[in-house]
Amino acid sequence: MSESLNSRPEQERLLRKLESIVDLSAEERQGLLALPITVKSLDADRDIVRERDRPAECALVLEGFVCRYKLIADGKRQITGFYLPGDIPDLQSLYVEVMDHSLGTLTATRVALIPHDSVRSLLRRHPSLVEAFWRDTLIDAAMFREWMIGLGRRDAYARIAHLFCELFVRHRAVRLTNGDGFDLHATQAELGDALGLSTVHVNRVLQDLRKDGLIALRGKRLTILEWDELKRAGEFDPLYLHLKSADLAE
Amino acid sequence: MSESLNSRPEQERLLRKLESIVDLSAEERQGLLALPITVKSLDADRDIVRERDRPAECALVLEGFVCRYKLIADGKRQITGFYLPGDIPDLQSLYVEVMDHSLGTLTATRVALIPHDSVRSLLRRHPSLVEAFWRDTLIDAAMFREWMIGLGRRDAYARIAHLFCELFVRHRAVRLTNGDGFDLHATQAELGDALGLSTVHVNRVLQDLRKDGLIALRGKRLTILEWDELKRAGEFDPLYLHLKSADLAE
DNA sequence: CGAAGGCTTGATAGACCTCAAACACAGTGG
DNA sequence: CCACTGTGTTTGAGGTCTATCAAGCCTTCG
Repeated sequence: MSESLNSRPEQERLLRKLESIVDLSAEERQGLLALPITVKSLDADRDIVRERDRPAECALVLEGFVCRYKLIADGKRQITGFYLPGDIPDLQSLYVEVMDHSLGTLTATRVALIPHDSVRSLLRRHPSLVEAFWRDTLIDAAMFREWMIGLGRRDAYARIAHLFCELFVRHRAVRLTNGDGFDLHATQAELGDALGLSTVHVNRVLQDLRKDGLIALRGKRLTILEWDELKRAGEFDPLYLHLKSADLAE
Repeated sequence: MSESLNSRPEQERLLRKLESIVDLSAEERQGLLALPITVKSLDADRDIVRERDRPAECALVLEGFVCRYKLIADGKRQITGFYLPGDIPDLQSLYVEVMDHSLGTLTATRVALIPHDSVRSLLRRHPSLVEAFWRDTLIDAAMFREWMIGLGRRDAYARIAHLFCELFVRHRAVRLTNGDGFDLHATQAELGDALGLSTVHVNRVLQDLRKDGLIALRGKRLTILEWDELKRAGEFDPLYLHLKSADLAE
């Protein structure tokens, strides 16, 4: 289930992601490639870390689809973020010891575990990398804020449209789209948990989006039929993703 | 309107705040106290920075009450955070050049502007301070997540209760409470913008909270009458604020 | 004292929820 | 190869929380 190794292909996922938000020097790239990792495979619907854990390592997503979530009293849950290959969703655990939420897989997933110590020593040796990692957590925060706008002030139609726009752009930034579509690895119940909606309502609004010809959704495959319309419907402005312009090309 | 100086009382607000979330060494404290600042006074309802600005300095709140917000198409706005004296709400501008939202004052406010260059050079001279500042932005993100839970999954009653709990604990951490109350410098409309509710509904639920004897609210003065009940109503668990235990004392 | 902003109240409407059941589809096992 | 099961999707029918609209009221302040 777990193999220890130091193979570059794994770390390259991280490079691709980081290079979508910052420029990396040759030495920085070197340092990142040399990070020691332990690869771990998980089934769908497993926790990677749980609320109140004190992890001693970060999880780099290699394959699969991961979410950040929190359960509340009456069994409801709120998903606060989706993460793709290249993301390190618990990078914050480097400087905030206790988890105040959980990370879980939505599909079968491979993660690369990177010891905190290794990251810290990497940052000590390459202080300029602090910028890259810090910036990554700041962009994560920007996504939270943007989701808050949706949860607080947008109706279901706009919320869903916005989420699809965000996911499309993020998938494209790490080369995970094909053409004008990508694989949506979330059930309607999971979309509801992310958008603060019931499964039933997600289903109905999804049908509206299809009826209006903005998207096609067959199985897991989500195709964007009318990008401009979808952007308008979701009031989507990718500024908050702070991608390097090359990765924003439309 | 603007005076340049280097007087310690101003920076001490920052120390008090940072020391509620990290331990600082003597040298770190020295470095922080030496930060050059420009004090600026603003009336209520003024912007400190606006969406799409590229600030070259950070704003440390000295006095007053500040919010982070974003406007959307139909004139609605969502407030994504409240900030108190000691907070640096736009610290993220250090590593994310373009503002994707605005910061505005809710009351007359004094801020200390700190040039990015000064902060960067301070961090270069005291790399250990990276932890303090980074951690501050991470806790900001944790607050966004917690607000998302409310917006997505809690009803109005719980949302308001939760917000009051958070504000109380944060005010107390920087010694801004008196007894079991503090000054709530937000109108009901502003609370609504933060909680994703209409002004009318905020008003009604506020009356419920009073009728149930959880709080008293006369003018700006908010008094918490039943802390345990209020916490329960808002499902408030201060873990996400990641305060040092001393500042959590209940 | 008048104006302005904020608070409060009433009435109506709508977006979204809950409950409940049927349907679709993929994987399992005999 | 075909029932069988489980998960996910879809549909229908109420019900409720919260929004909107529209006034009236109160307090502060010039």
